[in-house]
Amino acid sequence: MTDLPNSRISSRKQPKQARSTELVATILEAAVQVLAKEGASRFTTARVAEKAGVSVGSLYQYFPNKAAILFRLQSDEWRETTHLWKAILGDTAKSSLQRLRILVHTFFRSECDEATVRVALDDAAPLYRDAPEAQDVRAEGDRVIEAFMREALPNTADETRELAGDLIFTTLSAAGKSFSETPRSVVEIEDYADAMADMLCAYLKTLSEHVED
Amino acid sequence: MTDLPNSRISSRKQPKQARSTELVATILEAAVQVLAKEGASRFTTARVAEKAGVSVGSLYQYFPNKAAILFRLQSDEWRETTHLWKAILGDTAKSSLQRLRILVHTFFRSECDEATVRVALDDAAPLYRDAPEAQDVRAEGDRVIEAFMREALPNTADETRELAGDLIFTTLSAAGKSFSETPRSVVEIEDYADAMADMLCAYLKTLSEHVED
Amino acid sequence: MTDLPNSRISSRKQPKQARSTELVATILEAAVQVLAKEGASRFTTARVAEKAGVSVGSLYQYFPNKAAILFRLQSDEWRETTHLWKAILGDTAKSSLQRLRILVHTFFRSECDEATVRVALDDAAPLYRDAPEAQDVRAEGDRVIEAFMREALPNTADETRELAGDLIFTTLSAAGKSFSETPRSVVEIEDYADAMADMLCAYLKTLSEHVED
Amino acid sequence: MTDLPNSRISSRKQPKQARSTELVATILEAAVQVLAKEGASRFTTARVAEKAGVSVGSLYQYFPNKAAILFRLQSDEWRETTHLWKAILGDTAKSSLQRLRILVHTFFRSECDEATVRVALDDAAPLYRDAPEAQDVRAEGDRVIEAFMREALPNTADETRELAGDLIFTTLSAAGKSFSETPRSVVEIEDYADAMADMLCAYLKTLSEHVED
DNA sequence: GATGAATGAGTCTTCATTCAT
DNA sequence: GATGAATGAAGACTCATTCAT
Repeated sequence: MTDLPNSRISSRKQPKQARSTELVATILEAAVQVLAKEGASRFTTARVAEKAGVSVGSLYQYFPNKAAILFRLQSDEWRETTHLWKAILGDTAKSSLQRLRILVHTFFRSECDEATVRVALDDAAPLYRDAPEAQDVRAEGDRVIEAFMREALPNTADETRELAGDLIFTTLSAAGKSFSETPRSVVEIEDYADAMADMLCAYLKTLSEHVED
Repeated sequence: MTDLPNSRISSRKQPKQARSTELVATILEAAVQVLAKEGASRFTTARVAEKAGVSVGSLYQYFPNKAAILFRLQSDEWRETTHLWKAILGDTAKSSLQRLRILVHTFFRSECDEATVRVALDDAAPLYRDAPEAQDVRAEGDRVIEAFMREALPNTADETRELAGDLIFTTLSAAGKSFSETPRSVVEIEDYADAMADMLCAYLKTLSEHVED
Repeated sequence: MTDLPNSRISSRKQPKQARSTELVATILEAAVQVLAKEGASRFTTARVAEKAGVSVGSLYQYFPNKAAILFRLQSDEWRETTHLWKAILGDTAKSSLQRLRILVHTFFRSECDEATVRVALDDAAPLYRDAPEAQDVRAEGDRVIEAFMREALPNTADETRELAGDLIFTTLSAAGKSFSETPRSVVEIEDYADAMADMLCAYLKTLSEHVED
Repeated sequence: MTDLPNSRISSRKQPKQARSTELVATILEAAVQVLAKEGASRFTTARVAEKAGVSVGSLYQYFPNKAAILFRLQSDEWRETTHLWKAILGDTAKSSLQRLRILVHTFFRSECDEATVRVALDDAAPLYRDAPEAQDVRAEGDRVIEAFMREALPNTADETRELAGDLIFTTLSAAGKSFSETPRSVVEIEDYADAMADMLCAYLKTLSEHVED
């Protein structure tokens, strides 16, 4: 819960060489393990370094500070999520509602996967949350959402559509996070995801109908 | 982010005497101020004691450890929220949907009020989250929700209704928390709350219609 | 040579109780010993605390940071020096030149006393030099000097007198510091002080004569 | 403020090849920049190497350790100063007092030039001060001073003359260093140098008169 | 009951130097 | 000769909690 000194949070050096990339990966894997095993409060650079089989000094050669490791973990996850969302929401072979339903299910499943790490990472959020680099990652996600919404609600006013998109996906994220904080069985996940999909789809339908009036 | 040694987390004693109750209140107020002004990471017993004009020793007379203070803050807030929800959701003079809409608005407004403290308290969640006493507070909330749902969806299967209630209010809580993390203007709050109410109501309507089939 | 984070540098609490004053004294004595024995580069809070027979925590209860200890050492010395200068320069029973000569001797002797600590303290100057509190201590010294100069050169223009005072005493300080960096025998000290006094007195005489013109 | 392990401090090799000399120059220039920009406490081999566009390894090819770089910087400056003093004090076309006055002015001006670097270099003095090679550089300076003093005070006893020379030039150096620690305007510099020259000349005159007795 | 001084393990981060490539 | 990754000891500072007064 200790605040870190202000400074950049992104990687210290571009790992051009294979060795570097490898080491960064090793450190990140170790970080995940420490986070999962020890929790956010015991996530220390020393522990990560040890788990990675590296000296602290080396760790600091690749990350400017502890927050950077966490931020990297988080933004990697964001990127993956964005990628997934893009794939699912962009699948024009299916209807908007179908895609949304699939997304909800996939998202809830993935949130409950490795829930331990995710919760720990979330606990550590105060440490990396304020990184300015965060915006870049979010921007891409916003674009994906906007594209989907534009397709789903072609006749809706921009402003309304934007708000709706924000609402749906923020809700999905927030609820997913909250839901996965408790250990869940597969059935629970499916049921909950179904209900969530019902709700989001019902809302989307409402919007598309309204416009036609 | 330091974990506290395992131990009870609720108040050490029942403050029977006026003096005690007063002191506890003073400490809690100080705690809120420290949380708001310094943030979770700088929330220390020493700072709270100083702000409260009390010695650390006294503080430990009324709270077994730091987590207990935070937990108390949180559960007080939960209690208030529950009370509010109960009042709004139990107002049988209005339709279910009307009540839900009012609740959403009221909730979003209150979440954005004192957002600073709430965010800080949330950041500190790892410290008090695991308190077993937490369940008691939640139980009352669950009852309020169940009562409302039972009234709103009288013909729906128990299981479905329960899941829906969980979904709606968890979503509301999670989205409210997430939404209030960013500073918001009054208009933004109203617009977002409106959209959220639209969504929840649409879902509720879906459920009540489906049952008739 | 590590820079310290910005912050106050003066004592953390007013030692009102005897115990506190005592502890502060103990810490300062320990600090002097560490400085003398280990030098500026090995002057660490841990070492000071150990030498003082106190925990680091206690040390930080009385001094906000390492710099504060050093600053305190330095300003205590400044105060002593000022006191000494005031006594000598204010002794109106003697002529100005006599007083200046005595001062030079006394000052050089005292500078060579505990030269080790002084040099070490000087090496550590970058750590405490920028403390704003430093000015207060210097101000008193300036007043002592001005009073003396006013008496020694009553007919000299203010500006000239001030510059001369600055020159004489800055020179004395700087030369004394420089001289005492090398170990010196008593005879060396006396000879050098004599020469220095000759020089300063010659200059003072020049000034007083010039004015008569 | 970290002490370096005992070892030689002068350059590791005589750079016979052009490439070497060039590299050494590059490193020294980089060192000056780092010193000026970052200060003594942030003067690290890594930073110097980076600024010089050289690898740390290469840096250690030309300098045995960090202290050696600083020492080299300092001794280069000493050499320059000595050269300057020799030129000025050896200018037999002018009277001793004239030469001394010119020297004082020139010296103060140069001290205030690049004061930042000088102060930083001085802060780092503990790191290189004890280098035995320091004496060689000083010896030449002593010879220059002695020659001047012998000419200025031909009839003074050796011992007295030597002491006087030591006094005058040590004073000049020490006062110059002290004076330049504070930023100064051109006028301030000239006024102070004038006063200093007055003082030193007055002293010199005293000595030459005394001898005639 | 109240006080607040004392504790000391625990955290992040830096940096001179080496040495395998 | 050049490189720059790796090392790990060291240092400043914090803070929950206790306990003698």
